[in-house]
Amino acid sequence: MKDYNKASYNIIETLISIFTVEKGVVKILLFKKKNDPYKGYWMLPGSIVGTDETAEENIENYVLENCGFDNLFIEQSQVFSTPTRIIDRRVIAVTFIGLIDSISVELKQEIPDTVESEWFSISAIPKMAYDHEQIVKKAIENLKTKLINSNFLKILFPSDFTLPELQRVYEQILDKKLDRRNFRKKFINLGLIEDTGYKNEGYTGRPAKLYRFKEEIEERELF
Amino acid sequence: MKDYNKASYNIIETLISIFTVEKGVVKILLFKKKNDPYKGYWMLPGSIVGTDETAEENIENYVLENCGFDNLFIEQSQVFSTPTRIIDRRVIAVTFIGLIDSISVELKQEIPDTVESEWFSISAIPKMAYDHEQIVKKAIENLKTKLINSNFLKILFPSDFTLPELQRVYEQILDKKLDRRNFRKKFINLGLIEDTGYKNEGYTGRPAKLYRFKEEIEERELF
DNA sequence: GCAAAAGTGTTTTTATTACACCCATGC
DNA sequence: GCATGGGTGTAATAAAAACACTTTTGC
Repeated sequence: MKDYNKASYNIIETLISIFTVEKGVVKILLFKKKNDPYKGYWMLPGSIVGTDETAEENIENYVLENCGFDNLFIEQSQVFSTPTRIIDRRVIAVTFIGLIDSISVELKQEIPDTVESEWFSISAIPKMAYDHEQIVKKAIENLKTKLINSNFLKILFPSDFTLPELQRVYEQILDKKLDRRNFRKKFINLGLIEDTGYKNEGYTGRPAKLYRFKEEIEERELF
Repeated sequence: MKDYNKASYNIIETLISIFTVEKGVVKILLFKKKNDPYKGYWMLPGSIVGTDETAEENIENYVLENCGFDNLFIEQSQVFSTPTRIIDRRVIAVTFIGLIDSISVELKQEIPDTVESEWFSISAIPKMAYDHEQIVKKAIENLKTKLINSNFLKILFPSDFTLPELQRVYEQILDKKLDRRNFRKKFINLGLIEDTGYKNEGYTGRPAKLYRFKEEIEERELF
C-alpha cells in the first residue's frame, strides 16, 4: 500500500498560456528567455510551486506580479511529466489556460521591467524553449472545446465588439472558415448579445455594428 | 526569473478513476483503506510518482500490478493541490480517468491478494478517504464530455452489446432519461454499429438484438 | 466611382423531439 | 396468458447549411 514516507520528491512548475483577442486576432503572451539553455527562445510564463500553495494560487500570484494582470480567468490544461523535459532536471509542469480581454491588458498593473514579453498571434508562434511549443499546442486544442461556453466569450469580450471580429476569433481557434450570414444568424438568435447602437468607424469598408454581451446571461453551452 | 535550483520539492501521487460497464451499469473500481487515517473508507487506486517516470507511466504500471489490467485506456483528468488535502503532508495529486471493458475485467492478470477492491455503481459511491470523493465527481463530470467521442464507447464495448444497454450508460453518465426510439434512431443513423444477427437471450422480456462497433470506424465526435 | 468590408433573406437539408402500439420471450 | 422489456414509424419542429446581392464607408 502507498506510503507517503517512502516518497520521491519532485519539482513542480506552473506554466500558463494566456490568450487575448486584439482587433480580432487571437494572441498568446510569451516571455523571452535571457539565459542558456534556450537563450533567445520564447517561453510560457510560470513559476515553481511552493509547499504551502495550490498550483492555481501559484500561477495567479505569478501572473499578477510578473504580467500585472489581476483577476485573470484561469483553468487547468494538462500535466507534462516527461522526466527529460527540462534536460538534466526533473520538473513536472502543471499547465493552465488563461484568458484576458484586451482592455485589461492595457490597464495592467506596474510590473518589474526585467522580462521581455510579447503577444504573438497563435498562427505565428516563435521558437519555444523546452517542450513549451507542445504545451501551447495542447492549450489551443483545449481552447477549442471551451469556445462553446458563453462565459469564455464574455471574458474575452467584456465590452463592445463586432460580429466579424467574433467570427474571426472562431475561425482562428477552430481553424476553419465560417459563413458570415449563418454565423450572424446563429449568434443573434442565441440571444446573448445586444446591439449597442454604435458603429465601429474609421476603418476601411462599411463600419460594423458594435454589440455587447448582455449583463445577466447565464453560463451555457452554445453549440 | 525562474530558478530551478531554489525550488521546493513536492510529493506527487497519481490517482485513477477506472470505469467499466457491467450489464448496463457504470461502475468505478475502489480500494478499501486498511489503516488510519480513514481506515475502512474507500479510496482511488494510485501511487507515488518517482523521479524517472511520467505520471502516465506511473499509473499504468501501478494499475497493471495492483489491478491486473493491461492496456487500460487512460486520460488525464485534473490536478488537486490543496496543501492540506492529505492532512499533515503536502501531496499533489495528478488524477486520471481509466476505461476498461467488462471482458478485460474478467481476464485480468494475477495480482497480489493484499488489497480489498470492489466495483461500485457510480450512483452509489461509498464513503471516501481524503478528497477522493471530489476527485471522483470531477472524473464523472469529465466523462460526460468524453462520452460524445466514438473511441470511448468502442473501448467500453469492444464486443457485442445491446442498444438498451448503451442507452442506460448514457442515462447514467448524463444523468437524464432518453427516449428509446430516438436513441436507437440516432445511434443507428450514425453508422458506427452493425447488427451481429444474434440476440441477448435468457433474460426476462423480449431479447434485445446484439450490435457491435464496426471495425474500421474513425474517431469522431458524435453529438 | 471604386475598393473594401459589412449587412441581409430564402430555400434546402438535416437533426431533434414528441409520441403509442405491437412483438418476443420466460414463467 | 400475462408480465417484462425490446422493437418500430411518423409527423412537427428546430437547427444547420448553402447560397448572392446590396449597403455603407474612406479615399
